[in-house]
Amino acid sequence: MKSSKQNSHRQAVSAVNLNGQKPRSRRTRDRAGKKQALILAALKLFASKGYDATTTREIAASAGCAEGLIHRYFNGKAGLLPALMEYRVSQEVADLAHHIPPAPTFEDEYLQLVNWAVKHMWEDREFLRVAIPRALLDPGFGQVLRQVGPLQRARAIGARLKKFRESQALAEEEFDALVQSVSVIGFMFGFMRPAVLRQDRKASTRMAFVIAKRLVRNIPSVDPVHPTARQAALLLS
Amino acid sequence: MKSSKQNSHRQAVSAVNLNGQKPRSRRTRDRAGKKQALILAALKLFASKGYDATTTREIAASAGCAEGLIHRYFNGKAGLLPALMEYRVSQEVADLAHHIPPAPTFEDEYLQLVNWAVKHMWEDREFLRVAIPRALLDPGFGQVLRQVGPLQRARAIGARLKKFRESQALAEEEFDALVQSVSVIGFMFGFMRPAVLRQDRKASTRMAFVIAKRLVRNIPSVDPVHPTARQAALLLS
Amino acid sequence: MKSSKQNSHRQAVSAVNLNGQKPRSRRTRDRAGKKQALILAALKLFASKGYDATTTREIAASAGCAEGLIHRYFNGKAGLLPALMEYRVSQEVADLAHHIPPAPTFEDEYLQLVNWAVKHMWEDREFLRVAIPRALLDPGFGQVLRQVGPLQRARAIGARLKKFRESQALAEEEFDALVQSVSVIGFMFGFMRPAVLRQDRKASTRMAFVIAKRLVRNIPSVDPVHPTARQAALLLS
Amino acid sequence: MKSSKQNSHRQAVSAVNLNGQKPRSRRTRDRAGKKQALILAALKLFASKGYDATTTREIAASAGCAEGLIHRYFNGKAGLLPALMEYRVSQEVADLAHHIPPAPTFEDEYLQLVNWAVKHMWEDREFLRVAIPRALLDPGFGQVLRQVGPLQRARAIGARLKKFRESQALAEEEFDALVQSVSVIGFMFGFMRPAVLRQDRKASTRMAFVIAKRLVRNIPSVDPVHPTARQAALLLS
DNA sequence: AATGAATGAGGATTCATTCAT
DNA sequence: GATGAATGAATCCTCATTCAT
Repeated sequence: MKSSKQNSHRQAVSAVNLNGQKPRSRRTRDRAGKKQALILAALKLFASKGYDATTTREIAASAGCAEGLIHRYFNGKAGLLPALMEYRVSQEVADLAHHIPPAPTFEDEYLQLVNWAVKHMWEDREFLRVAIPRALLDPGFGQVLRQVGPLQRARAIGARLKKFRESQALAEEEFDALVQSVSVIGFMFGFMRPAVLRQDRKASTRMAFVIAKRLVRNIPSVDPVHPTARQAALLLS
Repeated sequence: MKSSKQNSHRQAVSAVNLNGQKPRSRRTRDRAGKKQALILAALKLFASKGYDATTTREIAASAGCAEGLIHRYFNGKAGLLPALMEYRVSQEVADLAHHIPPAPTFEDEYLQLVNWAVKHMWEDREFLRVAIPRALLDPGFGQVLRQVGPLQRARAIGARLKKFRESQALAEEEFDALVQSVSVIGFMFGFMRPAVLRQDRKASTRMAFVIAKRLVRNIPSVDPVHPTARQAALLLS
Repeated sequence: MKSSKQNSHRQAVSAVNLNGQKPRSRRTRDRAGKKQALILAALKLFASKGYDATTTREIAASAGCAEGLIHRYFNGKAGLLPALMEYRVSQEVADLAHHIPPAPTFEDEYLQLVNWAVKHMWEDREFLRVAIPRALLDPGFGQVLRQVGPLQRARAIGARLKKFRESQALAEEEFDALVQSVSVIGFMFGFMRPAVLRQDRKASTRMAFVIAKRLVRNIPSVDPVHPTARQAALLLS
Repeated sequence: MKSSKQNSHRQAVSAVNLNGQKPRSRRTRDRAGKKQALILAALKLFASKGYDATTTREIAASAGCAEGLIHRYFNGKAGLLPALMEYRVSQEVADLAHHIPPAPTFEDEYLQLVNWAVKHMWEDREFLRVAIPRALLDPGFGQVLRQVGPLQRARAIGARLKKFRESQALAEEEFDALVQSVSVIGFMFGFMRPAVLRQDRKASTRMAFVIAKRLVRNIPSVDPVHPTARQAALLLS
């Protein structure tokens, strides 16, 4: 009768792990908790070793649950990536609004936004380490990433800066460029240079500030169309 | 491309060599040619599918030679990455010096350098697609990348801008920041936004220019003759 | 640089297998030989343990070659089944024609064909053990099996029996039925009863003969000389 | 060949129980009902996809109850097979006796038994689809199958035919062979050909009849030991 | 030297079984 | 008792690497 290949299966596992660290009441029913544990474990491992070099076994071990759950919950290893995105997005919500009180002047507001962006990108480096290689491989992922990253952030930043009267003195194009520059500076000096090119973080942060300073210098507060902006427009055409 | 026909083909070729035609250079040309073919094939495939998803078989097929050569010449798949780097560096040499004639003013020089950087990063996107994920995984690779990328470029750009007297009016820190900004803008608007986030390239290029323009505006000149700089300096004080 | 997950790979295997049985000059280039070894190993294992319970590792081990070859040569485990079919068909060729000399009378010919069929099915039991479960699962396979099995055999048997004048005395339907009965008896008493239901083979063979005898008894002959046929015909009317 | 794990999914079973039947025996009815539902679901699924390709989850879903019950009631997936057998046997009981009224002559009785066997095998095809592959793998199963199938049937058929005086004119061996031939013909033309080899069922049934007709032709009713049978015995020895 | 057939370690995934609820 | 979430052993397959030709 026997198919001979029948699973013989586990026979009582010692309740205590070898390092005695995780008591883990083997077999608990905590779907949400395990999902999150898997996501966090995946994020950490993908970020440090790369997606391909990370095995599902490692993820499960690191999350303290069974390998099979990755497949049950996320439809396999690949499903962890979208889940990672969603998780990140859900965390991001209103980060900016809550943490940064408005500044009195346009320049101050801009500078503190840049500062926040640089810090934020650094703090988000694990996610970026995972997301960027994915975006490089998958055009669709790139577009989604843009939606939830730069675009969403640009909206928030734009809203913060719009309130100042200087913003009316800027051509729309210039205003947009300034808004974008916040993310650009944040990404380059908060992530690329310190996290990818392994440059000194303090120096990067400082350089970000110097550049930001130059960018918001001399914004006229009255003249709605600045002659220099004009000139630039002409040159470009 | 196909391998099956190779044997007969090879024999035919060697037959031609019999009539006294530099049999020595033949060897080297073949070897060097195949190495290059492998590197180019690897670059293209790594860039489009990613390093891990590319098989050595594909690379060999695309290069039109045997899989074993990857191991003989580069010590395995992993060895293609440093080879790729070296190859790219050898191509990069003096690109800037040769292609960009000096501009008359600081501002023009800066703007044309930014313009060149944006274009250059876009043209180099295949290499970047391969290099960045590697740099994310391997700290050593990140540092090497920085040496041959931003650092080398910064030296060249710094040399170009140093000649103008405006550079003396800038604090060293500010001068450095401006130099770095060329690469930063080039990378973000020439590569990240169009190639990774799939944003419109023309719009990106334009925004790069707007930002660059703002950055070099109102550089205080040591020369009092320069009216605009003057004016700016006054306004600032 | 290392992807850490790189294959570390074999490091010298002892030239002598544990049981010292197969010296096997590790790594030989014998495509045809290995293909056949794999097919034979698969046939044996599928027949004894069933398709699903047989692992590709077992097959490779039994064939004395690498697991990967199953995938290279047959596109995976599933591909072994069609290969098995083809192999069997190529062996079957003209078995009947070569091995069975024609008999003098219709009855003798029929009986010796039945005898051959019973023996043949028994000898072919390994293949049938594999093929029948497949035909039960896959309608397409069932039809192909019919082509290469009963249909082909029926043609050969029909040709053998047609030569006798008794065949003209039989309605076409009856002739066909007799032809089919050869395979039917062969299958049931050569395979099903001894190999599946584990009944005594000698008894099965004997019963096959008794039944066959009854089936060809009293075939009306067009030739009035045949006394027994005559008598039978009279009795029947 | 693919297992094609399609989502079959439950569609609310046991809606029938709603028509107010003995609410007291609820417990027992539920248990017995679920056992039967599981057996029927397993039979259907095993028959259509094969034992191995059917998952316990599918069975439970199709039966409308929990996966765990398969283990509680049947000791796992493998336990469903014997349960299937028992269930089938309990259904089979006296099928023959009840449904087939006795015929007036030996020939008629034989022919109607053959006819019944052909029909019966076809109706029982789901069970046979499951049982035969099992018998091929497991010798013990083959023997049990023979007990509950051919052997039991042979007894009933033998009893039916024994009553006619022709049966005394036949050698025991011949009588046995005729009895067996009923099952043989039934199996081949009621199951193998239409259900496995996918041949036309009507044509198969007709051919069964033609063969059966030939087999019962000219049974002498007086002579206790037929000379031809004698001859056969000699030939075989 | 070059080739590509052969190798086999390693990984994602499936699914019978267990057991907390 | 019943349920189905959780478990992890076992398997097919891929593909970098080796090495006979």
